[in-house]
Amino acid sequence: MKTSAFHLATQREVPADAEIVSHQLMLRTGMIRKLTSGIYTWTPLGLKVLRKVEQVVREEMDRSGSLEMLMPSVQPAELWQESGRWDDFGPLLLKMADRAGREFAFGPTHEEVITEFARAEIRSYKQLPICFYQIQTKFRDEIRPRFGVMRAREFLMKDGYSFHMDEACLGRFYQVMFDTYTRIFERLGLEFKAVEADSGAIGGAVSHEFHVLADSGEDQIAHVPGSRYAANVERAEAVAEGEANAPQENLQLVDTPDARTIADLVKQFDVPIEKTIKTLVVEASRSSGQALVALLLRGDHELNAVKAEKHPDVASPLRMATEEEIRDAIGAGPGSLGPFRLPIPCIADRQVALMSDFAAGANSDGQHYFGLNWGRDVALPRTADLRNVVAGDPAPDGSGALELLRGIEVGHIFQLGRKYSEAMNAVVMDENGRAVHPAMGCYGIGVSRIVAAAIEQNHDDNGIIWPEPMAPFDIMILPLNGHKSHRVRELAEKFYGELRAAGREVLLEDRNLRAGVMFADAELIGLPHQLVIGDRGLDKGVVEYRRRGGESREIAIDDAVGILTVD
RNA sequence: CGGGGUGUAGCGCAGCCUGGUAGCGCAACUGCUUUGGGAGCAGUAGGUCGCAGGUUCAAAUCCUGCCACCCCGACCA
Repeated sequence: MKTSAFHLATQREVPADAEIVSHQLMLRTGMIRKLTSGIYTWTPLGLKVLRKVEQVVREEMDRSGSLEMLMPSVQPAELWQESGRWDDFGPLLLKMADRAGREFAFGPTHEEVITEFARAEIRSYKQLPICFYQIQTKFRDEIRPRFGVMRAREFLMKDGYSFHMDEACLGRFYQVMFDTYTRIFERLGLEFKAVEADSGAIGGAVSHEFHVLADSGEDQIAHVPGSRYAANVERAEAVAEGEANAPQENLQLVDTPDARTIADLVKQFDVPIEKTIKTLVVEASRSSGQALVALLLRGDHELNAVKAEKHPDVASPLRMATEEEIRDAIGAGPGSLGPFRLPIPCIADRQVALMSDFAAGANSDGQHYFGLNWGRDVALPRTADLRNVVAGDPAPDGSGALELLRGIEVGHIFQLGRKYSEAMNAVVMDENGRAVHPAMGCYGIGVSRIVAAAIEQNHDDNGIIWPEPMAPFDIMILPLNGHKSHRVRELAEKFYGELRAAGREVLLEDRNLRAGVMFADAELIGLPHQLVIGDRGLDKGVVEYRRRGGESREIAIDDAVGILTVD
């Protein structure tokens, strides 16, 4: 491809509403253009990248024995009413009506459609196991789309669904998918990590997420370097460390008029933060028979909402009590709460149970207790895992100390079980002629998100540094002053022809740009290999080879094509 | 949906407070010069100032309503 004939629409200035670097670079390179909030056009340049990702995904899914198909993006409401998700999915569903007033949704995922398909097509255990997948445009009416295609409303996703007679078979295929995903991200040249995950709203027991590692990632991952343990922080079990010590200090009530937060307390009273307890009041579950419940955490720890709302006595979704509710129930404001003489039930984090001689609010405004101890002063409440793990915590499997990484979720695999096959009554006949509900797995990859994540992981101040398997072209030829110098132009054309004949995808810069503009554009677009041809080099019989983000050296003219066609 | 913010040329912005001629940089187009790291000079073109209503002799500017977009929070590939 020649740049003069390609729609290369690079921009020098950073668009004002692009917050993260991948979004900025995708706009500046002209890979995408926003049509409206969360909805983007992929330009020829962007689409080339998207297709490369898609193709790797397709090849590896095919290799796994999964069968590609294409389901409709518009789905009838009845199907969603049948699974119960017409309402459950709520505002995330983009709903519409046809001329007859019949309701439809633009598919945010395809469990209903595939289950409907399977119940019609799959009748016998002899047809199982089987896995169907598609690469399809989805629409989720996200409350707040952001970061370009990273969290768009319309996006491209690979979704796969497998059907099995029993859990053992599902478990085996799940492992095949795990390995397939690993191959996909390896082939794409991305640094990634597979982690244990919370299965969230989709349901099911076993679940793993695949994250592209990047400092700007929205998810936190806990892992032990060199061990197999890795989990999303949402899920990573926090193990209490150390043992309970006997009381050393006497209980004392202290006036703390200016200490409304743990930070104030630490600063004003010179108490180590590890010796403080914070008390968070949240709405209690209906089944607990209470209105509110207090959660106790060590001062430097953070509440994990996913864990908290799984507790039977905590309302789900989690809701923090208002100041008014707290005052009504306890008689003190949120800055002065603690377990001592607390009039509402409480649950302590596991680590809290091991604390001694600690400080906490006195349930009276402007007062705290110091030197509190379990047993002696307050009965130890029920304990639970309520907090986020922090770096240095022991891993739950005993493999070592946790480190935290940031990641972008690009893949998620689930063992769904029979949730959908039962809800929608998909059955197959087993060997004994009995109708059974098949077990299902579901496997997603955010294809368009991968493009943004790859940029997030691979860029510098000058632009994108494409991993070779995702690059829109392999090689960029940069003829300097080509419109004046015949020999530069001719050599550029010669390389262009020969490299293309050798199967490389080549972009020839033939727009007669100044050197600076040409280099700046080439680096912005970020193709892995650049070949710079100039009169200065030709006098010496050389051209310049540059690896984007790496080396730069002069090579003999006759060696150039050979060097660039070695894999 | 709650909180905050912004809508002026393709992109980035000024002008608004204190009403009166719509402006700057980049990009685009033409010509000449320049040409190994985002050139110079000269010229050209491009605007329902988000939309609707109101106040006024006069509205980008003041008032009211609406819409869109962005940021922070709860959700997700």
